[in-house]
Amino acid sequence: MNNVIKDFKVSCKNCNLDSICLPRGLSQQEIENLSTVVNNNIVIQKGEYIYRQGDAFSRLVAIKSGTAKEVNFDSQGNEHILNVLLPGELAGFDGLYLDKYNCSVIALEQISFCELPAEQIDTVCSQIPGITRELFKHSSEVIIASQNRVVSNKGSAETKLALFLINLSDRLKARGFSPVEFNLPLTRQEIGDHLGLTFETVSRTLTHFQDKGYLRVQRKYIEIKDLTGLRSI
Amino acid sequence: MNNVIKDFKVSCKNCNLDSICLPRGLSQQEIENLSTVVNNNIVIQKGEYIYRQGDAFSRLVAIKSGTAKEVNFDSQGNEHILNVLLPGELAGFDGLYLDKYNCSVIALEQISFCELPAEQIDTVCSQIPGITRELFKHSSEVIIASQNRVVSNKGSAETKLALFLINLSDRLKARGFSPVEFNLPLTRQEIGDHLGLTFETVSRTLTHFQDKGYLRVQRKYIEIKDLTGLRSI
DNA sequence: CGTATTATTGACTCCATTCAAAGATAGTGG
DNA sequence: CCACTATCTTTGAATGGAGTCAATAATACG
Repeated sequence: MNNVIKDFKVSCKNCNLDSICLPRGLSQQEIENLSTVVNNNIVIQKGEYIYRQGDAFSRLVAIKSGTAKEVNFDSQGNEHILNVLLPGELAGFDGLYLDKYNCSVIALEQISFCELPAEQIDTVCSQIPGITRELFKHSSEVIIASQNRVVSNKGSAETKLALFLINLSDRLKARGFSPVEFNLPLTRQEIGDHLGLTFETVSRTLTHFQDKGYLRVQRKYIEIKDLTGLRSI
Repeated sequence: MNNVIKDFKVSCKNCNLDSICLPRGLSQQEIENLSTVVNNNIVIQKGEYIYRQGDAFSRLVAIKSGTAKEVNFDSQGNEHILNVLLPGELAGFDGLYLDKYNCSVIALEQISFCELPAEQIDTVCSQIPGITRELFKHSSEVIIASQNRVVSNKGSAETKLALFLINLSDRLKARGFSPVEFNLPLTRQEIGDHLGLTFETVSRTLTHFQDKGYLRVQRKYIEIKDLTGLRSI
C-alpha cells in the first residue's frame, strides 16, 4: 500500500541529500541516469514497513525524510533493534545474500524514502560506471557502522548510552541537523533493547546525565550541554 | 613480509572451499578467469597481520586454512574482537568505504589465505559478469553476520556464550569440520572481550556448562555433548 | 475526558565484576 | 631432560551495578 508520488521536481539530481546518499560519488550525467530508475519520495506512516524480515529481496532504499528502525525478530519472537536510519542512509543490503531480507525496516514517524528496484540493480551497475563502486562503498559503510556498534555495545550502561547519543549527534550533524538539540527517535524501551539494557536503566542513566550537567532531557527531547564531557565517559 | 607461494596445483578451480568462498556462484569459465588474478596460499604465522586498521585498502582476502581474528582498537587503545574468521570466509570489505581498513586481521595460528588485489577489483567486476553479484552477496553475508552478532551480544553470560559456541559449531559444520568437537580459536580473555564479559566469567560459565552436561571442556578443546540443550538456553 | 502508552523513581535481589591466589600448560634455554 | 618463565586458566570471596518488581506520574491520542 505504498503511495508512489513521482514529483519531477524531486529527483536525485536536485535532492539536498546528494552529498550523503547514493549519488554522492557520481558525475552529473551519472546522477541524471540514476534518476530515471530510482523511485523518489515514497511516503509511509509511522509503524508501517518498508520491507519485512523474510520477504524476497525487492529493492535497496534510501531514507529521504524522517527516521526508521531496522528490527530483527529472533526465533523466540523477541524484538532486537539493530539500527536507527536517518535521512540519506541506505538499507536493504542484508537482502542480497540469500535474496531475502534478514530484518524489517519500520517507520518511526511519517517518512519518505526512495527505492532502487532489485531488477534494475544489474543494469544500472553495468550502465553507470560509478554506481557499482558507490554501492560497494555504501555496503562497506554499513559494515563499518555495525562493527562500531559491536564496539559500543560493551561496558557500563553509561558508556553504552553515551556512545549511542554521541553517534546519533554525529550523524545528525553530518546531515545538517543540530548535533546538540534533537528528539530521540526511539522510546526508552527501544533504546534499552538496542543497547541491551532495561528501559528503567535507560531512564535512570539519562536523568543521571542530566544531574551531572551533560544534557537536558524532557521525554524525547534532548539538549546536549557538554558534548566533551559526554565523550569523556 | 608475506611469503607468496604460487602453487599452480592450488587455484580457485580446484580448491576444496569453492562452494563457500568467492567462486561459489560462478561458472567453470568464470572461476578459471578469477584464478588468474587471485594470489593463492599466502602463508603467515600466528600473531602476524593480514592487514592493519588504518592501512590503505589494498585487497580483499579469503582465509584458506587456519583461523584469524578481526580486531578494532578504539581511541583509548582497547582491543575489541569483532569476529573470528574461518576457512572460506572473506574479509576486507570494511576497507572499501574510505579506502582504508577499519580493523586489523590477525592470524590466530599459522594460516594460509588468498587475496584479490584492490587494483584488480574493477577489472574483474567488468570482465567476469558473475563476480560483482557474488561480491555483493559476500558483502551482504558479512552484514547479516554482524547483525546476528548484535542480536547475540545481549542477555546473560550464559546466553552470550551459548550463542557464541552454537555459531562457531554451525560455521565449522558448514566447512566440513566436526560441529561437536573442536578447539576454541580464542583464549578466555579474547572470548570475554568479544562478548563483553571478563575472562573469569567465561571460564566459570564454561565449567558451568560442563557441570550441566552440555559439553566437555579442557582448555581450548571443546566437545559438545548436548547441542539441543545448549540451544535451549 | 478517559484510556493507553511511555516515563520516572524507589527498594530489593542477583549476577557479573573485581580482587586475589593458585594451578596447568606451552615454550625456552641450559 | 629438567628447570624456568610466561601465559593461560581455574576457583574463591566480596563488592557493586544493572535487573526485577512495583507504584506513580506525565503525555499522547482517540
